This record gives sequence, structure tokens and C-alpha cells, in this order.
Amino acid sequence: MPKETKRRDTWFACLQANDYRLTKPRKTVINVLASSRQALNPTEIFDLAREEYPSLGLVSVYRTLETLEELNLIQRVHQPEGCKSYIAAFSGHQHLLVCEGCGRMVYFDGDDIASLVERVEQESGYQVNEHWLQLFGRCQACQ
Amino acid sequence: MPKETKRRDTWFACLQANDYRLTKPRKTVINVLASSRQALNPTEIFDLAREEYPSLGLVSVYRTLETLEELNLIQRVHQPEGCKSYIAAFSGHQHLLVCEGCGRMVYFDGDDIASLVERVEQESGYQVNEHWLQLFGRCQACQ
DNA sequence: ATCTTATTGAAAATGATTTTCAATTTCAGT
DNA sequence: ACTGAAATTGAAAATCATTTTCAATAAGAT
Repeated sequence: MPKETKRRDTWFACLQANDYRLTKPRKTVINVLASSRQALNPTEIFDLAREEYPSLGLVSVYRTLETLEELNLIQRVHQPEGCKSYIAAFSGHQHLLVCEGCGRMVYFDGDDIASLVERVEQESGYQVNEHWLQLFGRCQACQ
Repeated sequence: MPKETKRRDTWFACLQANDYRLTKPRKTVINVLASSRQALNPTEIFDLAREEYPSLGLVSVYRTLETLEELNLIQRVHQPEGCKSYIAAFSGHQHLLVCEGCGRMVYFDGDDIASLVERVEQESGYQVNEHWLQLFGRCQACQ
């Protein structure tokens, strides 16, 4: 079974486990998001999803995005051009690597910034709780 | 001379050096931004600036922000709550440390993530050009 | 198959940002 | 200081993204 199909079914199950009904609009939005390798904004999702389900309303895209984000199944991606796009979330402590050419994203883990955090805490007097790390570059195909 | 005054004068000079006129609306917006310890969004800047110059228009705030960003004097700050706020930019390679309590921000430098980048490049096949790193925590006053 | 209730799409409302444009202000040249 | 050309301004209108409202529909328990 392809990875995207598995993810899609996991999301369906997660919705049901949280007493959300499995409706056609939701399924369609999930199909689009669960199989995308790049972050998509509401309008892009709308356009793609309409190919599969033409009577879908844009409002349902917004509502489904809100739900999926609450369930931690997707996450908003911050980029210089804007912060309105979403991509499938990764469980665990992972960071994004974004291709500046095609937008393709991959997750990486194992960032060891503990010593950096410690030094910054000492110098600033702040107590650090969280960090955001994101890399930008070019994927193999775009190099 | 306080640091903020110096920064303000630098910005004035930078505008002039780039053939922008030194107008009252621009000066007022700069006064607000150059002396703020926390990131401010357009409306917040508008409200603060109006205390000094009541006939200021919101449009001029937007236009001045655009200009200052182009000149690399300010930068947009990305936060979980939104990405519409701006703060004075730092020259050189610096990252932000944001207080989750009061919003106060400080810059830090010397992040050494070279080895991390190298590993990720090998594993992903991407060529990494840039990185975003931002820390969140609590400042001394908010702890 | 029926019933209850969540969910939907369309339309209206809201909020943020951009564009348009005539009036004003800056500043270079006197 | 005075003048004039050109940049800049604020108000209003236009645009764009998102949210709210609401009657109609569809999901899923019985």
C-alpha cells in the first residue's frame, strides 16, 4: 500500500475517532493534502479538490483545514513568500527542508542545538522553551 | 545618545541615501519602529504613531513598512499567532529569541549548525542555502 | 427506512491590504 | 526665503482572504 494511501486512511480513522463525520468534502480535501509533496494554500487545495469533487465549496476547505490542524494532522508552513500553506504534519520532533525551486518539502530530525540553547539562555537570561528551525535549498531535481 | 535615537538617524540617512524624501509620516513610523522592543503589526504601529502625528493615514504605514523592508531596515517576524509584525532588522547573521510572555525580542548570533546542515544535505540530496532559526521562551521579567 | 444532528454550500459580512486620485508637501534650484 | 516639479500623502473605492449566517442536505445511529 503506498504511503499516501496509508496516511489518508489514518486521517480518516482519526476524524472518526474524534466524532467527526466522514463526508465527501472532508475526504476530498484529505485526498489532496495527504498525497501532496508540497505545501498548499486554501485556494490551491480548493482547485485540486474540485477536480475530484466539483461541487465542493471553498468554505469547506477552510473548515477542514481548521479541523485537521486541531488534530495535528497538518501544519502551517512559514515561508518568505507567505504563511498560508499547509502540509502533512510529522509526528515527533522534526523540521522542514524546503526546496526553493519546486517547493517540495522533506522532514529531517536529530537537530542538536542543545549547546546553542544553553549558551543563549546564559547570555540573554531567557528561559528557552521551544525552537523553530527550517532549512531552505534545492532538491536534487532542481539543482 | 540612546541606541534608539542612533538607529532612527541611521534609518533617516538610509532613506535619504536612496532618494526617498524625509516626510512626517515616514519619520513618525520610524520613530515608533526604531524604538520598539517588540514586534508590531501595521495597526499597532498606526495607533502608536497617531499619538505623535494624529493625521497619519494607515496607508502610509503600509507604504513605509514596504519601503523599510526593501531597504532591509526591518524584518517580518513569524510567530504561531501570525506573521504580520515587524521589528528592526539586525545586520549580519542573527536570529530572534522571542518572549512568549511579553513579546520582547532579542537577537542572538553564533549559531553553529554547519554539521547539522552537512548531515541533512547528505541524507536528503538537497543543497541547503539558507536557514531559519528562532527560539521561544520567557524573558527574565516574565519567568 | 427513519430520525436526529452535524455538515454543507451560497451569500453576506468582516477584516486586511492595495489601488486610485486629487490635494499637499518636500526639496532642488533659484 | 520663493518657486516649481515631482514625490508623497490621506480618503475613498476596490480587491482579496477569511469568517459568519442560515436554510438545505447528508451521515450514521437506531
